Amino acid sequence: MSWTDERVEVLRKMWGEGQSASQIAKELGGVTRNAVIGKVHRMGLSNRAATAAAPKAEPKAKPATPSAAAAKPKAEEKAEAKPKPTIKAEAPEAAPEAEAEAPTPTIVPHVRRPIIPAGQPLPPQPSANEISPEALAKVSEVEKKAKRIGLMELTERTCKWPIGDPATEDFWFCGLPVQAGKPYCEAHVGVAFQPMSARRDRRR
DNA sequence: CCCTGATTCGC
DNA sequence: GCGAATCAGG
Repeated sequence: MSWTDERVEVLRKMWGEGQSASQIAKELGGVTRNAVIGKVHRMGLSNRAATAAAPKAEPKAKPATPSAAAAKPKAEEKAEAKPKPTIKAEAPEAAPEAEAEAPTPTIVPHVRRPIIPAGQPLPPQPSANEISPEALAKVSEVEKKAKRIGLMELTERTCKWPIGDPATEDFWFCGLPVQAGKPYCEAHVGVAFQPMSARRDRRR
């Protein structure tokens, strides 16, 4: 695969949106995240509040080309890293998750979401719901051996089921391995979406 | 261990 | 120019 204009454009867009290199690579296909990163650098657009690996004043032990890092005689170059230029009126667009439940065994391709929305609609706590006792029991059990990871530790394959009160220190995420694509581990998937199918046929 | 981006360097 | 290998950090 080569970097055609179209592919570069996708790269630009996604990188601009804050997508990770691996996500972009996945999207493009035929390239690795390394390739993406390499390209990004070559194109000049590189860091901007990425993850957390930014402070690199080049403490490396191989400043082979000190000149590169040398100061530019040219005064006021473009102020590249603007703290916060303007508030972009993106399209906040809170996708109405009206997915009561799809009886179809269709698997969603992959809904990649750029980031975790701040006020992310967290899964409903099982309290008010009528969920199979087994599932609930299993959840409580699981929560005892949950990894209790923090927000930062969440990945695509860690259970994102919140446990405890977000307002207190008594709060964490399950963190157990998720179940194939799902955002939660097996136990939590059970209580997370278990719409009517189960309750419908058992209810009457 | 999972992930992230950054850099180097042979091709 | 490209990107695997490697590095550095969370």
